[in-house]
Amino acid sequence: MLRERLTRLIELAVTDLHRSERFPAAEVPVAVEDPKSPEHGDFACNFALIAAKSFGMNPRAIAELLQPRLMESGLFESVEIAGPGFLNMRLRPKVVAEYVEKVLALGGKLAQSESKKRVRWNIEFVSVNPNGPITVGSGRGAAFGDTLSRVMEAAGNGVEREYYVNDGVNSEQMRLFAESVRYYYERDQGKPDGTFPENGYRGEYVEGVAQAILAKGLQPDGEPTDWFQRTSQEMMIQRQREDLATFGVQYKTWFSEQDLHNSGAVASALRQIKQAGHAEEREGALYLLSERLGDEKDRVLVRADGRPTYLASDVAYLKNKFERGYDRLMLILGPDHHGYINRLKAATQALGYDPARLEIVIFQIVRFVKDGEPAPMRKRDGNIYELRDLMREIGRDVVRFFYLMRSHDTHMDFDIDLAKQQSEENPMYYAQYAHARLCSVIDKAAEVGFDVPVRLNEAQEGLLEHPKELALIRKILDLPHETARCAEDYGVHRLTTYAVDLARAYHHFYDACRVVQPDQPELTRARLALCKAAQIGLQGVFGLLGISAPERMTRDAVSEESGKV
RNA sequence: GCGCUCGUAGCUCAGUGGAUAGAGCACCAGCUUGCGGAGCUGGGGGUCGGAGGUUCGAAUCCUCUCGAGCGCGCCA
Repeated sequence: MLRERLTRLIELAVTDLHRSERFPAAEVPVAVEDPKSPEHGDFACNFALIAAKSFGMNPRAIAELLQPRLMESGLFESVEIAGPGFLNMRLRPKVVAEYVEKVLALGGKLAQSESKKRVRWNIEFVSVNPNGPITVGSGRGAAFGDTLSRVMEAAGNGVEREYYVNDGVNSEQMRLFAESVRYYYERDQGKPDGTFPENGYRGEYVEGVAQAILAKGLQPDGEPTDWFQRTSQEMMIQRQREDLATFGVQYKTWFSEQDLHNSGAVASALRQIKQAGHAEEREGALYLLSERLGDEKDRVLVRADGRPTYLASDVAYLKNKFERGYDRLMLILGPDHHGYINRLKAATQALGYDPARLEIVIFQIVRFVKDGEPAPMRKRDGNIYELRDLMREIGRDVVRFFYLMRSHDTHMDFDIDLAKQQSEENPMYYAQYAHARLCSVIDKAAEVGFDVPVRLNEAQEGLLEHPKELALIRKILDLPHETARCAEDYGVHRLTTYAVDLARAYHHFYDACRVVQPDQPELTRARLALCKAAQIGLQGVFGLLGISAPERMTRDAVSEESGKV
């Protein structure tokens, strides 16, 4: 908004100077940034420094030509040339205050940004095997994938979230899982003579599946292992859906791997890449010739015994997704999957698609710390640390916020004690408190007869001139810019920083500027409008993060709304 | 051995080639006859792992090196 307006203004001035030949013809991008210190004004531009080389000019000379052009616009109180050639811009308060009304008019659309072109994305994330629950490890991918999806939508793209269900009947792991459930089932039925499968699955949830089968009175029919595999898998998927829904993640599609086999899609995809000369038989097995497409080596697609590998379904799945008409596919994978990037890119190419249309994002490992010690993901009793346990302990909002505080690219420590015991001091509450506080101010105003105005007249806008008021407005206006940046580089963790910064700007404003003052009705109205604008900003960023915007906060209990399970 | 990621304050981490490298937590000292004190103000704290290089300018880019995590299967 404001930032983009200033960028365009400077670009115009530059073009103008090109045309009058006072600048040489050279393309240099214009960027408007936040100055380090408030003494440097509201916005700064380093164009003169960047352009100095390609213009063959002294940076200060460039700045001196731009400075009067900018002043002509009437937007600035001052434009100063500082240091080696920075342009430090201080806006007239009224120029900033006028944006309050624009924010009110935008409402929930504030977070949206104008994208250059609309891209239809398919974003796949979490997709854990249906032989276990959603763990706290996958939780990071869930929070990241969901918020990135929301950001992509806000940036004007079409987004469909997808979950790949690895339910292939040939999966050895799934059979092992089925055998484990079967063991517990038979044990609970009073047949203790069964043997637990080697390397089988243990843990409460496995026994839970067996108990559920028993409790529902379900009877195995046909080949027992097949039956147990089907039945227990359905139960696990159901449980995964529930947990993800509680976490605030809704998928458009749950895609079954087995469907790819049943429908002949796997066979057809393999035929296609064989015909294209990207696969060949070797020692009885079928290989994808991925090495010459950038992978470290060739990969087996069909084993010598005729069973297709996991990669075979992946190839068919990629083909299926592309044929569904998406412009781009995104795959969000855990840190143990970085070896897949090249082979999946190679597979994409073998299918005849541009590998640039496949975006693979790897998030790094998250370590859980409890009592100052790393908490193992699998406890000594064999139980898995589940996302639902973590939500139960500290609430959905805190879980999401903490996952998202760190860049997906960096290894992170998740301090459970801190998130739980010191929750009053944690940054998410700081941000949510700003919203609750603001709601209470608006309520207080209503009690003495002030409604939040929908529009502001010029006189009211003129009253918004306190530095804390102006700083708050500028911070609110940054939201669409933040969204656009996140959609560009996937750095959605910056949204948590932004939420805290916006909350801080509000707390500072609140501290310096009393809102409800019946003896100054116009000022009260102007500030109420600003409160409303701040609310729009906070709700906007909370919406992207997938956390609630509580109107009230109580110390003792975490509210239902904030996701305490 | 090869590949991917990371290394910034006591801890956890931000940081878009740019001005004096920031925040939260922890620690210390203050602020309430006012809209929620889950707030505000101030303070101490740094060899940006190390060494070279590119640049007017490097935490940021390049090379090397040290350290940590993860991955390298006819498993999924």
